[in-house]
Amino acid sequence: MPVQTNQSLSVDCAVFGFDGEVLKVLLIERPAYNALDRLKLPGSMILENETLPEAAYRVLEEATGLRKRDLYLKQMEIFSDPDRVSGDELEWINRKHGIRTVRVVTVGFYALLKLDRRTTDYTTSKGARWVAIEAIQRLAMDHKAILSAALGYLCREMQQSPVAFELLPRKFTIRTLQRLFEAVLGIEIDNRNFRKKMLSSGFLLATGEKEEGVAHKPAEYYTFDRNAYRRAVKAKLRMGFIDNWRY
Amino acid sequence: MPVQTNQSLSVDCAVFGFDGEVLKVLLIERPAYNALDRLKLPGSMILENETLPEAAYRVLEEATGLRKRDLYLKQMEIFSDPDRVSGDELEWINRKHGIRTVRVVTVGFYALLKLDRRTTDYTTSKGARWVAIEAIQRLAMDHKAILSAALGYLCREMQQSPVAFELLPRKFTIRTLQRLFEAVLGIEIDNRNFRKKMLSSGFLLATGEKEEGVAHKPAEYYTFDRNAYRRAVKAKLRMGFIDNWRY
DNA sequence: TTTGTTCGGGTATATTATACGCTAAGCAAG
DNA sequence: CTTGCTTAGCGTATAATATACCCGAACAAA
Repeated sequence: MPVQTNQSLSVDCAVFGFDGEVLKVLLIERPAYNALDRLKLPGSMILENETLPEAAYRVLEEATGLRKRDLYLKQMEIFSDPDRVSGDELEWINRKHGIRTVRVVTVGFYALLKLDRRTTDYTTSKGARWVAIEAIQRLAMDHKAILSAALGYLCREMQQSPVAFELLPRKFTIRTLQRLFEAVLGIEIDNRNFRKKMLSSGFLLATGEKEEGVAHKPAEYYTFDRNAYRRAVKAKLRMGFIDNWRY
Repeated sequence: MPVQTNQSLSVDCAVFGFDGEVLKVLLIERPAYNALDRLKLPGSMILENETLPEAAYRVLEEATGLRKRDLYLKQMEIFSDPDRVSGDELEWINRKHGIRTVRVVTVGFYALLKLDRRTTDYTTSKGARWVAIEAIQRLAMDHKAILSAALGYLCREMQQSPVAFELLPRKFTIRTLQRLFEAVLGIEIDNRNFRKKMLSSGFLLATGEKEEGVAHKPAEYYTFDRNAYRRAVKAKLRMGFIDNWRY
């Protein structure tokens, strides 16, 4: 079996956002397609002289209007099943780009961003939709598998680094932070212990501002102190990691 | 800038082994090359109808004689700098395979295996060498960067799942296990606490056998109880993860 | 004023991390 | 055979942390 060279490389991005209640993902609608294959993840072939992360950032800027500094982007795995794109979908791609590729290997990325008014408006104006994770049935090609993988990565990474804050606005309440953890990890957390834990970490800065117009005791807004976090990380490498083993 | 299709995909594997003292990695020697570029990671272009993991397993079987079930293989990142292979190296590849590729994107894998007599003999008979991590100066192309990334992954993964046992023979002493952790993580660990921690995890099974011919009190051999591990994992998802955040 | 909500300070207890003392068991050197 | 060196493996003490849960405070809505 010969070495293969007439193949294409693409990137596909699972873009996550959090609206304060549920986790959402950005999907592109292809009007020409029937309901089953209509929705896909934002993605693109790579261009000449472009690395994969560059391609991913390009896709994300097109879809959201956000530039590199406003996005958290991570490479995850590569999807290389020789038949992952074939038949109609392969023809679609070849026609669209005027090429004759026989195989498309894709690299999955996941991205986190702060869902605000402007971002939402931009994406909808581009024909993209924010869909709650729970509501997603089926996606084009193997994009459902890519999304599942991304969710797994997000889950794991939220337990290992403070990426949660990439999904929250600059100022947030501890309740919102907790909701985010509960939504992503699918667990319930005691609010008092969560607060204690978060505050004792020393990474949260009280702003002095409070919620307004809420039907309960207003909560204080906090910001994430990235520098304090970095300082703290250096200090510790504990044996406790054995407790966190997963397969 | 047009979409690119005349490119190649390859896999490169950082294969780790542990001899009881130091961490080693498997390197291929290219006799025709001068000292600086002589050593490289085992790797290959992908073939038609082959996924990337399949390609990696093929490379590993060629290099070590070990089959899938005796290897621990994990995909890590993708190296896609447009110029990561160029000039002489690109010509070398084109000549070798009779192709005309303009760009080689590679997927880095890392593999763990149990270093024993047979494996060592096989690899050396194939012109490959096990080199201590500490002793590696420079590798061909960007393979040093790939190796560094692999080491990072190994470090992180050893703190999150019991992959350490993939590097040890079926029966091992707790001291050896500790040495492995110390070698990979670059830290010193108190032997009494390490033992306590490991045994209390319930994943180690005492075999009843003991070391022989050692110049100190002989240690007992243990095996890793994978089933006990799996059972334990399900039980817990603690909030402690916040302590383990890294960037 | 009452009700429903979340905030956020607190306590009490079990679990775990970490430091370190000490004896046992082997080999080697004198 | 004794002394020394090394690692095994048991133990204890203390600090740190997780976890469960109490309860008054603060707001809006009814």
